[in-house]
Order: sequence, then C-alpha cells, then structure tokens
Amino acid sequence: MRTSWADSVANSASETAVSDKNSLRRPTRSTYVPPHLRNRPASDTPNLSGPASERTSFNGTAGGSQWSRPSMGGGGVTKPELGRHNQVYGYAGAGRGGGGWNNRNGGWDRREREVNPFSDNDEADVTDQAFSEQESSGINFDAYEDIPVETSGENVPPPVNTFAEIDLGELLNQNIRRCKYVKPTPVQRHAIPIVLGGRDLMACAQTGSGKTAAFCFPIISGIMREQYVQRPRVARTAYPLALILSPTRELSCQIHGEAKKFSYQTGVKVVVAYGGAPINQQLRELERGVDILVATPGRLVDLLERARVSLQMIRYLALDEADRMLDMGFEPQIREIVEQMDMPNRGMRQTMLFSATFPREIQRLASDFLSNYIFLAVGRVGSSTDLIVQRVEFVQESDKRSHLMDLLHAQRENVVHGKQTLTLVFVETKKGADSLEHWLCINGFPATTIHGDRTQQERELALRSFKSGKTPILVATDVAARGLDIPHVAHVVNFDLPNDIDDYVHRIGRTGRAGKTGLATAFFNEGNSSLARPLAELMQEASQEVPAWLTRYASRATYGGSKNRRYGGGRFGGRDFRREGSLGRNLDHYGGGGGNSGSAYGVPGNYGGNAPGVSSAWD
DNA sequence: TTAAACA
Repeated sequence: MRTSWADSVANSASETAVSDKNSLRRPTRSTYVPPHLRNRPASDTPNLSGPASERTSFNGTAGGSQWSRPSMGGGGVTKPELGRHNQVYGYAGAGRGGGGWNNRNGGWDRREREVNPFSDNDEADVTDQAFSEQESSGINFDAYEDIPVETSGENVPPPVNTFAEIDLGELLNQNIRRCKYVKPTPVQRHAIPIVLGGRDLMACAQTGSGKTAAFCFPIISGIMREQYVQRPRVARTAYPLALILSPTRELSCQIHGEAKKFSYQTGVKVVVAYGGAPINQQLRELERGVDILVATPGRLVDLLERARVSLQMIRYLALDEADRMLDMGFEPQIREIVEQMDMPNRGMRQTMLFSATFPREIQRLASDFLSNYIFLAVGRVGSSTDLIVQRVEFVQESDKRSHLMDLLHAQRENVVHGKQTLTLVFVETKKGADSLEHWLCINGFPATTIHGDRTQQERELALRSFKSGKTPILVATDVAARGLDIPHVAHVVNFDLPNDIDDYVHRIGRTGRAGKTGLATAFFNEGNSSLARPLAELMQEASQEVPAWLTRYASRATYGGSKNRRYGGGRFGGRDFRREGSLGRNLDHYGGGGGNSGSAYGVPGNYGGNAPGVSSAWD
C-alpha cells in the first residue's frame, strides 16, 4: 500500500518530534528475524544446523592461505567454497535471542583490526563544538519535508518512512545509528526498497541528499545476506561483488569513506582504486579481499587489463554522477567496463544510476545498462524553500577579478563561529584556475586551487586546506563541480559560467548542502548568451529574482537543439524519458517549464495506460 | 574547445 505524500510528511514530522525532544529514548527495535524463519512456531528449530556447523568447522581454517588451498572438487562432503578470507555472511546467530546478521565468526576477527571510522571525526577540523553539536545529523530534515518525489516503472515498491521498517540487518542499523541518521531522506525512502526489491534504478537526486547511503545500504545489506559467496580463486585476482564508479578521484575517495562507515564491523570489505596515487597500495588492499570496489574508470580499466580485478562476480553496479559518466568523454570507457569485460549482463546484476541531472540522451544511453528499471526523481533540495539564493551579475571579462574582490571583501565580514566562511570559485580552465589563485593570494586572499593538472597530492591537500578553513577560498575547475560534499560552503561563485546548464546545477549544489542555506553568484556576459535562456528558466522555477537584462538575453538567444533544454522544469533534475516517448509530442510544452511543472507532475492517472505502476507521491 | 580519467 502506498502512503500519500501528506501522510509521510505527517508521519515523519511526528517522528522528528519524538526523537528530537527525547533523545534519551532509544528507538524501539524489534529483534530481527530472517525471512526464511518468519511465520514459524517458536518451537521450530532453525534450519541452520547443516550449513552452520560446516561453517563453524570451516572457520577453523581461517587465515590459511586462500591461494594455495585446492578447491574441494569431488570430495564426499561438499563443503561450500567460501569466499576469500572465509567471509561468512548470513544468519549464523539467528537461533539465539539476539538474532540477526551474524557474520565473520572466523578464527581471527577482522573487527579487531578494523579502524573505527567513527572515531576520527572529520568534522572536527571544520567546525567548533557548538556548530557540530547542532548539526550532528548533518542533514536539515525540515528542508526535506515538502520535496516532491516521482517514480515510474512497473510495480514500484512502496517507500518506507523509517529505517526500522527496512530489513537492513542489525549490524548495518548500528552503523546508521553511529552516523546519527535519524530517519531516511526522501531518496533513501524510495531507493532503498527499490534496490532491496531487486530492481534496477535510475535516480535523479542531488548529492548531499543522502544519495550515497541510498545505494550503499542495500548493497551492504545484500552482500551480508549472501550466505556463501563462491568466488573463483585465481591468484592475485580480486572478485568484488559490487562496483561503484564515479567520475573524479576525490568523489571516489568520499564514497569510499562513507561506505567504510556504513560497513563497519559488518565484514563487508570496501576498497577504493583511483589514479594519481601509487597503485601498489591499492593492489595490496585488493589482495586482502574486496566486496565493494569504489573506483574511477581509468584506474579500473588498468586493473582489469592487469587481471588484478575481475568483474565476473559483480552483483551490484552503481554509477554515481551517471550523466557525467555517460557523456562524451567517459562513455566509451564506461561501455568498455560494463559491456566488454567479464561483468554479468544486465538482468544478471543489479544496476543503479544516480545523478542530480539526467538529460534525455543520457537516459537513452543508460537504458542499455538497465533492465526493467524504475525511474525515481526526487525534487531538488530547496526547490520550494529556496535554500540556495541565486544571483546573476553582468560582469565583463576584464572586470571579473575586481568584481570578485568586492564579493570577497563583503564575505570577509561574514564570520561564523570565529571562522571565515568558505567560498568556492568555479572557473573554466585549469590555467585560469592557477592564475586566479595566484592573483588572489598576492592580493591578500588565502586561496588554493584544485584541477586536473595538479598532482593528486596537491589536489587532496587543497581540498583539506579548504575544508579546514586554512584557505577559505578554493578556485576550482569542474573537477569539483559534482558530488563533493564540502560542509559549510557559504558561497559558490561562477566566475566563468559553464556551457551546460546541468553543470551549473551541479556547481551551485556545492552550497546549500544537506538542507542548509547557501548563496550562488554568477558572472554573466555576452560569452554566456547560450546559457541565458536555460539559466533564466531555472532561476524562475526556483523562485529566484531574474534580472531584466537576463530575460532580454534569454528572449534574444536562439534556442536550438536539445542541449541546454530542461525536461519537466526545475523541480526535478529530469523526467523519465520512457514517458516522453509514450506521450509523444504532447510533451513539448514541458520543455518550456515556466513554473507549472508541479501540476504537470502531480496529476496522477494521466499516464495510466502508458506506464502501469506509476505512483505519484503527491497523491 | 574545456574538463575528467592510467603509467
């Protein structure tokens, strides 16, 4: 049964009230009962004796060389071949009171070695106590309450309202509590049941809306459920069960960090591989076993060619920032990885694509990777509350620097909790980034820069220095436009506007993160004419003040081609292109957007004949 | 044409 949007808002509002007001009260958590044991009389002996005992005996050999042990070919007792390191996932403890997702009860316990990812509080370098206290959950849920959500596809699993009602497993639930996640964000409420239900997913959701958890939770949970993961034992080749690809190294690092937290003490191993860093350490990590591999495409291809990684055991494939991953620069590589290597075909694996924006062409490409998928669109954070204030100023190329200086001077007054607020300045080129950084520094503004011509060390140092407030100005190319979660960026300046409106959306998304407010200023001049119309539309849809001169530019600008054309207005990053096909030309009026997109989306039943199972959260 | 992604 589907809950209505109003209901879910009411429900979650009441939950917040309870959990916020009385933090001492622990959430009631029922003892987990695995699916195959449910609805049985209490006397029924758990049907675990066979495998469990084998598991126990088998575990004694844990730590032995997994390479040299011959496979148990024709032996009388067919013992399950366990994965590397004898990873045992399953319900070994289900018979006991505590019940649940026991795992890795091996002779040696990795938990002792596993670094506690929750102890090194990476927020600490960013904020003082008062700040982080208040923001411990990291997400301002009030800002999420009225976000519209739309799903389409066949038999869409209904959303959930709490983590408790999802079968994620107790170990993962513990980590969710450690992360101080009180309740799922909209994208999590919808995406997690979809993925747990075994479905493929194309999801439009802004990063910072809890997207990483939305695909990590079901992956980790699913891997924990795999009782016996039989992986080939080929010396020095790693067989991950899940692959998460992202377009930049920093984003891969970030996802890896998150995934480590979520998988802490679950026995699920997460490894990251990206370029610009020595490969040897990554190889060692891989040899120690990997369940979830987070990678950038280039390094992954390298690893595949060296046969140090095989994709033949992949059950889950997630593409983060999928629209970037499938654009001109990346598509061939992604296609090679997904289609030319040894990865199981679509339908034999679960594929999840996430991005804040999903142009139609990209959706068409992406559908090659998907099987009977569900399309999920979560409205932009702040689409109604306007968490990001957008400004456009007409600035000639030659005036940009002094104009930026003015902004930065004003920003200087803006001190929160004794710290200078952070400003992220986007430029078009790598050279431009360097020269602007240099100019800022000699003019007394501590700045650093991140772009693809810098070494990985320099890039990571720049990011740390910015996050810590040591250099509160970061000049960046589009390498920093997507996905990076930098808390407390108060101001995004589009010193050079991008050519593509989607890039603009991603860039300004670096502020107003997790439901907080932010400011985005763009420098516009004749060179950006092609962006005038989509920009004006976007701003109007976001209830921003559109300067009259921009409107004039917009009406003057030729509006050719599908590039820079938005679908379904600004509340979502895209709409299901399968529907557009079925609706034919009628849909053209959506392209213009113009504020009535809400009603266009919200009317249920419009698509009944064409898209069975369509459910609107606005019902 | 930019940018990103392996040595």
